[in-house]
Amino acid sequence: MRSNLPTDLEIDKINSFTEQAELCQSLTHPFRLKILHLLKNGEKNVSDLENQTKRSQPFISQHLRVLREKGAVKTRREKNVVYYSLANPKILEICKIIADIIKTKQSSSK
Amino acid sequence: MRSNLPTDLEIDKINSFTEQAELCQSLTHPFRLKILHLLKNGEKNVSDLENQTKRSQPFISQHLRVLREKGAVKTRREKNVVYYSLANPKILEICKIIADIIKTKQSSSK
DNA sequence: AATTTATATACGACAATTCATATATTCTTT
DNA sequence: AAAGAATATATGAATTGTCGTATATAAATT
Repeated sequence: MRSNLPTDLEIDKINSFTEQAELCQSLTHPFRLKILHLLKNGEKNVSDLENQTKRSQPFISQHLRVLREKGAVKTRREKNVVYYSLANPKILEICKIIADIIKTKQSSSK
Repeated sequence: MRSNLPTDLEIDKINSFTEQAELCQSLTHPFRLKILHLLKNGEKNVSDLENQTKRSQPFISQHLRVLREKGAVKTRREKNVVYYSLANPKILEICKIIADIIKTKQSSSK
């Protein structure tokens, strides 16, 4: 009979490293971090982001898609305007800690 | 004369989104998250990780390299053994929040 | 119905990542 | 000095990510 102890593979599944890694993927592009930064104070539509970042509309939409697919942002449609907002306030905490790590690294090596 | 207000590009530099994105890159692979998980309770050398994960030595070394290059872990050499440990305790906080986000997502969609 | 506005997707070239296999380096022991 | 142990790097094939350009969709307005 099979042991009750979970296998290594099952442990990995419980820890869901794969899903965690996917969420992290959304944070691996400077522009996507910038979008999250801009969403700190509430939802924005694509035109808002276009005005504030001066990047092309497809460029923005493509990165928004990654953020949504990986679960970092969510959307709300009103008429023909799509509003993007953070999917989870904890995303902000992550951004804060990451910024903090980089900041202290720089000030200590300065 | 030039304005004192920082340009958008300078704001991005101040926010160092590029460096933040690079740090995040280290967290985008399940196996690297697993390594960080294994380093929670203190430093480990490559053979330790080999025993605990059953993956090939080059596979492990390659991922350790990414973690080190992106600044997530640091190394200490003693004789011909290299010990890896978390570069910053805040890395653990990030892992914890990410795991938490995934966990609550799953339990709420259940 | 035609046009405009807001957003999304398709495509393709290019760059970057992953991972196995093979080999190199570095230190220790014999 | 030779062999062994621990770790790192090189190479290359396959996969994935990036981003500009062009096009599609969907709702609103004329």
